[in-house]
Amino acid sequence: MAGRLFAERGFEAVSTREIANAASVNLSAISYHFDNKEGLYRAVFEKIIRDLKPVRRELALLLEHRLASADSNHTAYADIIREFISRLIGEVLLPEGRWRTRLILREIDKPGECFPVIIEGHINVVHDLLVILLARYRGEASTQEAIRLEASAILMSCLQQGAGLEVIKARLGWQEIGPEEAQKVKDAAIRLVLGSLGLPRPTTFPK
Amino acid sequence: MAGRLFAERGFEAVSTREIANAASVNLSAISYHFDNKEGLYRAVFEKIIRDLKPVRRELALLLEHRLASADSNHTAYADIIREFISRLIGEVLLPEGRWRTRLILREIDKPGECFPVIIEGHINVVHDLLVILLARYRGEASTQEAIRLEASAILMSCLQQGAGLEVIKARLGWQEIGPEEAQKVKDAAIRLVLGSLGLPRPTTFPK
DNA sequence: TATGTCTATTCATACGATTGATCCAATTTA
DNA sequence: TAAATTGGATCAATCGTATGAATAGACATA
Repeated sequence: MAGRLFAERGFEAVSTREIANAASVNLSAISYHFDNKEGLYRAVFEKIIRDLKPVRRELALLLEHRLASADSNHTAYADIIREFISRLIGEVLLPEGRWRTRLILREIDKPGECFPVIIEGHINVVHDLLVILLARYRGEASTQEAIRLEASAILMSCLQQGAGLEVIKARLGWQEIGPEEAQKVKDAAIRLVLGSLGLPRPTTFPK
Repeated sequence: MAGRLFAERGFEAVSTREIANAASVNLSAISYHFDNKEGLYRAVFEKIIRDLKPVRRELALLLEHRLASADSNHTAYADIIREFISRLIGEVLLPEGRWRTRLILREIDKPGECFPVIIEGHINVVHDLLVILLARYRGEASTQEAIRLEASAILMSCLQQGAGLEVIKARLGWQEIGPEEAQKVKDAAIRLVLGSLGLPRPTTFPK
């Protein structure tokens, strides 16, 4: 509950009283359980990292299962990347979990004491997987740094896909983003990121 | 000066006293010139829109000059888009002006009373130009909504290119982002966005 | 079962600090 | 002279945090 407030308005803009009210607990519960406001903030990030463990596992299993059988097959690598990106963006755009990505992006935008936590606890894993995938796909020609740089840019691009919804609403004249609009946004996001990888850009996607 | 603080830490996290100190003026000057803190915030956005007028003009002139002569020439359209994106990202990644984009992204992330101001004063213009460009490039096959959606996604992607610098530093082991690192980041950003448009991805860029 | 004890948690209250805003006199600038 | 700027003081509101009493639940003893 506190995480959603932090994600929506930032650490300093949310008061401890508001957090306590939103969670229907007493104000002192914060100091009791987390020492202080910062401790609560830290705990939120630790919980986010725990909650995102299935996502990391899912992506790792994807590579583990399909990387070996796709040995040196260029189009097979492309398929794995497609799946990888689709799942990542699907998670990012999930309405009920979007606040997590939002809070992570806040910490990345202005790194605080939770920045290394989220980097080491989550970003590193996903980034490493993407680097492995990209290195196979690009072949040995590319330097390690170029691959890592592209993987970082792609990963950030995935994480940021939920951040432009208000502009889309404003510029497409959408009042609200219902299920069909959400699907359009998701498709556009996946197409954008896949295209940025130089992959073929399908016009429709399987569920 | 106030804009940089707002961009860095958000509206609520910056106190009026800190703003006055940073600007080396008296606290009362804020109420005198802008009524209150929100008025100052509004004024910052109005100044941003004024400051970005050359950027909008530059992009508009680019279309005006080269769109007519590129009539129905597919690769010529691609060249114009390349130029368009390169200039946009160049502006976004400019160190001394990065705070502007950062503040705009804050307002987009959590729309307040300045959201319509920045949309109508800046975003609309750039988005409209990009829609025109994309419509020519994609041809008549695409629907208007699809074009507008893609243009929104691309525009947001451009604006967000500066937001992942800390992740890149952390994951590439860079201590600081000097001129040569900045060039690498800029190249990667341009390559990413161009790729997401399905354009050929040059490995090097002219200055 | 009944009673007392210990521990963990919740609660209302209060404290000092800081916030945005307001006021007015003094001073500088054009 | 008029406009702009400074300085200091003050205001009510809100902030994060600290404190100690009240409460609840588990457990052991009688």
